[in-house]
Amino acid sequence: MEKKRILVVDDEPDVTDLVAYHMGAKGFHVETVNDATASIAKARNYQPDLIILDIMMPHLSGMQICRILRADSRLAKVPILFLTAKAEPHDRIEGLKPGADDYVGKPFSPKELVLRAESILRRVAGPKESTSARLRIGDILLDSETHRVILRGVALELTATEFKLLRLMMERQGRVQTREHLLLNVWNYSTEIETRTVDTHVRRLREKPGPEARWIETIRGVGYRIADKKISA
Amino acid sequence: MEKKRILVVDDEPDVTDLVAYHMGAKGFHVETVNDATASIAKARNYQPDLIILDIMMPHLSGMQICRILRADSRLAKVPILFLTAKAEPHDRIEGLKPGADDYVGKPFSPKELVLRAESILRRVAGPKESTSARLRIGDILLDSETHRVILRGVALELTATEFKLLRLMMERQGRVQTREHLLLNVWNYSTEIETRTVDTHVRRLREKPGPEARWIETIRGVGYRIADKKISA
DNA sequence: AACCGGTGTAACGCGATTGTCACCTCAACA
DNA sequence: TGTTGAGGTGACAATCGCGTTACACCGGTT
Repeated sequence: MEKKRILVVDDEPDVTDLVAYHMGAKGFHVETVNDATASIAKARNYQPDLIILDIMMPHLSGMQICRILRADSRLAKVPILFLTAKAEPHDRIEGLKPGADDYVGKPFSPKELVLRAESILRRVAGPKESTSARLRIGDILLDSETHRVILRGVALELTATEFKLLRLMMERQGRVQTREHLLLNVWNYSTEIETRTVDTHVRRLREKPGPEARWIETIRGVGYRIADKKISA
Repeated sequence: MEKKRILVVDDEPDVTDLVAYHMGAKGFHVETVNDATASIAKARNYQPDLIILDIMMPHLSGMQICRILRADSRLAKVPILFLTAKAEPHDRIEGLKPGADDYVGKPFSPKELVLRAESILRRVAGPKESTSARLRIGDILLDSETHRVILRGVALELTATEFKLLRLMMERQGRVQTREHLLLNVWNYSTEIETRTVDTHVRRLREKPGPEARWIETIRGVGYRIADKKISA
């Protein structure tokens, strides 16, 4: 895979440097614009694979830039990763969905940012994983389209988070999922989420089918795994 | 599925390019005419699956082209997607209804245009799920031609929006519909429409049959779904 | 003008969901 | 068999999502 190009649009030199430093270290080619108004032109001839955009800039709203980018035929498909203030009202973040592919709330850890960026690039680049709508392991059946889960013929009522958690584990059938990995994919790797939260949700999942149904195994010191009866070593 | 053909009729090179770029990237085969008068001939031997037509052209009205196309036996059934100015008088937009399958108001986002075009092609091309104007789920009966809905033998009086909403959900029987998806297909993906509007309309739908008829299910944190009693593995 | 049906939006409130903590259990190991 | 730390469990407050109500607007009709 050739080197990925990332364009950072942010007027805070700190953030800009931080991104450049970390992503650069990870093998990305990073360019930076701290003048918001110049960002469009820059983007146009740089043709980045990803744009990291701060929506909290003093003069020109990142939101506006986003719209302009989206309206530009040559840039419309470039994924955008937003940097937002944590205090941002929830609905505003929702509101930027049409343009944004993901967002990271400030303050963020470099690690988080890098992970998210990589995740986006992976997703956009290769839709190789045909995550079929239907998954099945043993007597567990999960249908993403209807959002239904059936275990031993009994329908389970799962919340949104529980559903995502279970689906992730089923997609990686048999393999052990570390808490970190679960946090990264189910939650948006909000750095503020404790890893123990995963435990709680696993517990809630476990008790759904009623007692004495040990379908999610604990791998002590590592993580969790969906029990696959067929593999008995 | 073989490659879909799209014909763009517009005298503005900008728009033309934009469409070509995006749709082309999406795997469509796009041809373009910027001379309105030549469009009919072009259309006739190109035999496109979809025509995107600007009704705001200086010399020849897109409306006239539309009528001519409709009158041509070999093109009459080709769906037409109009590009209209946002400021367009309301009655004019209404006036083109008979010929148009959909329209997008300028300025539009590329994303919007592509989505609408795909939506049309999907609707026209893939009548895999009973194109028939009649849909039935459980004891709900919907007839697109007569524009009637009957639930448990009782006729429901639905407004236009309610009808479209219900039909979309019935077409996607069982599958969960996110608010975004509903907005996209029922409303004209006017980005200005709030997602909560969907809630309100779902509510209005719900109360039509009278109390205690939970036929539309809520999937918390995801969207809505028409109850389909059968749980099949 | 007054009215009215249809539609989109804002505000409020309640219950479900969720993240976190404190405490408990138990497996692993010496 | 005692120690230790990872993981289970129950409880709690904050938050979110959604139902619900009320209201403003817009076109069409009277």
